[in-house]
Amino acid sequence: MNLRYDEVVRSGIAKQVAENIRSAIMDGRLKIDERLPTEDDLARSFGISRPTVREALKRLAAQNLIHSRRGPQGGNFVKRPDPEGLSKAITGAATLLVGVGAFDIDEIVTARLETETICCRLACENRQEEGLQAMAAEILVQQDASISDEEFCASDVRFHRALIDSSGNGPLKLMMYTVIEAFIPITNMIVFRVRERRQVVAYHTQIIDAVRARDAGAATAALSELLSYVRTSYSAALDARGKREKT
Amino acid sequence: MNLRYDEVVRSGIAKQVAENIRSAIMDGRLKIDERLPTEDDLARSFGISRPTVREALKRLAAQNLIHSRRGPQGGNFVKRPDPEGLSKAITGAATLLVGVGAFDIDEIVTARLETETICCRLACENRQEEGLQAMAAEILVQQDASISDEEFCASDVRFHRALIDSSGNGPLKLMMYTVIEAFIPITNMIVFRVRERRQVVAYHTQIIDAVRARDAGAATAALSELLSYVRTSYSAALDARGKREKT
DNA sequence: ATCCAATATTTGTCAAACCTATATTTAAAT
DNA sequence: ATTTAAATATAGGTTTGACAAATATTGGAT
Repeated sequence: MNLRYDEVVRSGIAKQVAENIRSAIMDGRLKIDERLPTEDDLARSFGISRPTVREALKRLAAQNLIHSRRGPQGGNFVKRPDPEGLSKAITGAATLLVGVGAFDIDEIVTARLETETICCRLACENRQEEGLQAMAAEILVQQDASISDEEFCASDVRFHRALIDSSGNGPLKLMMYTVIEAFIPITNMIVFRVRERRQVVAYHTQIIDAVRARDAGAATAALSELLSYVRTSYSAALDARGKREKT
Repeated sequence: MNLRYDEVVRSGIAKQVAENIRSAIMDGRLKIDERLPTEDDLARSFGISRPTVREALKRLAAQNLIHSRRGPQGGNFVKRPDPEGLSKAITGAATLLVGVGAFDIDEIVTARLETETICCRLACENRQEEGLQAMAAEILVQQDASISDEEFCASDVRFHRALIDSSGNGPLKLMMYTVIEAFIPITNMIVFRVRERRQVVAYHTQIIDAVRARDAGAATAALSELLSYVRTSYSAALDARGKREKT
C-alpha cells in the first residue's frame, strides 16, 4: 500500500485524499474487500489529522466505495461494487433532475418508448417464466380497483421493471432502472386524473401475452400504444389545467 | 428551517443527519441554491458536534447535493442537480462494475447495439449541424495514424457521444453516457490488437454520412456492422489469448 | 476443554481552538 | 466625490487530544 498525495494544492485536502484513495480503488491498487490502513495510519502517512481523513473516508462511503467496521480486525474496507446500489443512487439523482424540470414530458416519453421497445424485443427472445410471473402478479394488483393511485403507480413501476429484467441483459438493466424508477412516476402522476386504469391494464396484458408468445411485433406495438395513450392523456391533463387557470 | 432527527438509533449519527438533510432536499423543503444553516447551528439544532455535522455534509457533497463556500455569505448550499455531474458519477461506478467483470462482453455489445441504434434513428430525425461537425472532427482525429491506441479509443468515445448528443433527447443522453464512457473502453481495449482502425473509421464515416442524409436505415445498418465487427474481433482476440495460454 | 471476563484495537463522537478564504465595511488617497 | 486599499467579521477548513462504543482476541477460572 503506497497511498500518498503527490502535490499539495491549496485547499480541499480531504477532497484530494478521497480522490487519491478513490483512484487507488479504481485502478486496482486496492482490491475488493481489502482493508485500508487504519485512520491513524492514513492520517500519519498523508500528514494530516484524523478528522480530515475521516471526512475523506465518508466521501468514499457515500459513493459506496468503502464500508467500515469497528473493533479489532475492523477498519475501512473496499466494497464490492453492486449494480443494485448503483441503480438506487442513479434513481435518486435522476428523480431530483426530473423534479427540477430538467426534462420535458415529451422527451421522457420518447426515451421510454424507444428503450422499453428494446426490452420488449429482448424479453421475447429471452423469455423466462420468472419474469412473466412477476409481470402477471402486477397485473393482478392493478386490477384491484380499491388500491390508491400511488399504489397503482408503484405497481406500474414494478411491472416495467419486470419487463426490463426479462431482457436478461445486465448493462441494459443498469441503464434502464434509472428511467423506470425516476421517469414513470412523473408521467403517471400528472396523468392520473384523465387516465383510465383499465385501459392501462389492457395494454399491460397485451404486452405480457405477446412476450409469452414470443411475438416481438405485438409486444412493441402494445407498448407503443400504451405510451401514446400516456402522451395524449398528458396533453389532455395539460388542457384541463389550462382551462382551470383561465377561470 | 426545521431539520431535526426524530428517533435516535444507536449508531451512525452522521449518516442519519445526512439522510435527514438529503430527504429535505429531495422533497423540496430545501430549495435549490438555498443556504443551509451554518455548521455550528446545525450542530446545535441536531444536538451533535460540528465534526459530525461535517461528516454528514461531506456525504452530501460526495453525492453532489450540496457545495460549500467560505467566508461571510458563505456556507453550504443546495446544488442545482446537473446531468453532467450525474453522468460522470454513473460512469465512474459503471466502470468499476465492468472492471469487476459484472457484465460479459456479449451483453455489453448487445446493449450498445440496441441503444445506439435508437440514437442513430433520433439523430437522423433531429439532425443538427453541431453534432455532425463534432462527429466529423473525431473522424479526422481517427484518420491520423500517429495517435496512440488510447487516443484512438478516447476519440471513439467522443464520436459516439456526439452521436448520442445528436439525438437531442435529454433523458436518453443521461442513460447513455453511462454506456458509452464505461462500456466502449472495455470493448475497445480488448480488441485493439486484432482491430483495423481503418475499418472502424470506415463504419464511422458511413454513419455520419447516413445521418447527414437522414437515412436512418443506412445509419443503423452501419452501426450494426460496426458492432458485429467489434464482436468478431473480440472473439478473435479471445482465441489468440487461448492459444497463447496453451504454450 | 469450555466458558466468561478483561483487554486491546479500531472506528465513532465530542470539544475547543486556530487557520484561511472572502464579502463587507471603513478609511485613506486620488 | 470616487476609487482604491486596508481592517473586520463571518463561516468553512483543519488540528489536537481525548473519550465512548463495538468487537476480536487473549488469558484466566471453572
